[in-house]
Amino acid sequence: MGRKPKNQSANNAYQKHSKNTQDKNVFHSKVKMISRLRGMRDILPEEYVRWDEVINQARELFKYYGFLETDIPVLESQSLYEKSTGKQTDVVSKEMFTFIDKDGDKVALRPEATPGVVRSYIEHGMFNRTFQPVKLLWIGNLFRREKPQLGRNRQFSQINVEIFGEASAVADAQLIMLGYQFLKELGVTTQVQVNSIGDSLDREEYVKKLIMYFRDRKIRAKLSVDDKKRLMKNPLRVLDSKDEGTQSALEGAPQLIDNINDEARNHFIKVLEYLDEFDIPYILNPFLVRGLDYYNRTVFEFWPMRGANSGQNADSAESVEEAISRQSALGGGGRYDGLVEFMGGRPTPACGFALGIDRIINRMKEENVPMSSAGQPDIFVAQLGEAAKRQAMTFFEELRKKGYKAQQNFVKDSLKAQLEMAHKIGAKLTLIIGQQELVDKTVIIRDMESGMQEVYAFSRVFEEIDKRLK
RNA sequence: GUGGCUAUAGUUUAGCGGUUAGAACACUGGGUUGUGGUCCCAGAAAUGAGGGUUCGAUUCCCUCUAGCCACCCCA
Repeated sequence: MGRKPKNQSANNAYQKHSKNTQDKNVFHSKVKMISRLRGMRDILPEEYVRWDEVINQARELFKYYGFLETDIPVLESQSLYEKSTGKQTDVVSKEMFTFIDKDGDKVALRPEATPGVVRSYIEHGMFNRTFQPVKLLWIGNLFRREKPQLGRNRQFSQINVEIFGEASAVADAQLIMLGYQFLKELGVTTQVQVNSIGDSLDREEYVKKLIMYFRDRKIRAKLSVDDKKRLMKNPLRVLDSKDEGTQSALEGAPQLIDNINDEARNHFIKVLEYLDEFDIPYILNPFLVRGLDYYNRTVFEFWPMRGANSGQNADSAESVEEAISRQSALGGGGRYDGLVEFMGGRPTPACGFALGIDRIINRMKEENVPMSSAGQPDIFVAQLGEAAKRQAMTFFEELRKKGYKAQQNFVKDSLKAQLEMAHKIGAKLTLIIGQQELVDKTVIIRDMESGMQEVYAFSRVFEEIDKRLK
């Protein structure tokens, strides 16, 4: 009785304090709150439902195709990434979280998974495993110290899929097919872009040709300032520049795909044949090169689909869409035949790709993909009174063991509150056990939609539930 | 890392040199007994932080922080 006014006055007292504090995040407190670091995100329970869905789907699909799940350390030697990903790449040179450990070791938070997986492959002699090729699945988070944006956090999650020890084009094609299929099954339609960047000698030759091409003053003049620099530093990256001038300058440029060796070309043709066979829609993008050092031959990316008619004339609405989707590739990968040997292992052909979980989920939200209701409980167990509560708890456990999806709130004693919760979680039935039911050895079954309820003998309850949930 | 835009309850937001800073959704309590949704009533809850300018700042200016957008790069 006297409780309410007491609370109020207490609240008022707190209120005065909180007026004096500058911290909006703290509820009635003077304590200064520590908030999350820049670019770091919390995943709240409602959203975690989607994460669960994506991750479960990945496990189901890739394991079915023979991929084995592994995990690797968050922290590795800095030199692992410098050597594999490439010291010159932005990922390694600008975006790594690095520090010197107490022993003086230079260590880094993983900005990428492939180097660690390759290291693990070599270190544990996986080329000797019974089942070859070795197909690995990895799901985890990575760290890149970038300026945050939507779909670009400093801690983010990926699904990585790698195949070691298979040189044939089936492997490349199967990966592309799996990535495409995975996204499609999640309700995200994507466009696959593919290209072949040949082998390293091809690229050396090609770069020379490209530089020759840009010797022409008129053509060179069209390049943006950035791209002129890029031409010196990392010429291949000029190819996928977004600058309009650069793109027009590239119109007559020699294409990488025309300058790769016959073996690489045949390999690529086979990849495309398989894709046709699998019925995977893809487009050839001769300018797709990717930014990590270790790729050779096949490279590919998964882009969210923008509008159905992509090849048609672009009006302004479309170009806005394009700009948005350009910013967020959902995944990408390719072949990296030289990496294992380069990292100190046996010569091992390999290929793989990564999918950005955060970006996939953003896309699912944008496309309004409905949340799965797989975990939704259909029974709520309500109780009234101490003795009935105990009975209800036992009963609830029995439901779990029998495989029903039930929910409860034994902490709330009012039936009103319990029914409210039953309604909110979308239960189809509420089972009510009170003092009277306890004595009679019965249970009330309430149909939440109609509001009708009937009493059943305890012995017949499960039978009745089965009937109603069917 | 460079450039731009933004910042009001948990969320979406209204407002503006002087207001009790308004609402919606969500939340809590109530509309007498052991019964949810709809409805009605009530309650709690906000100007990101720090400095200026001003009699007075949530409003104007600066700095910081964070988010978003573009670039860079990438998932």
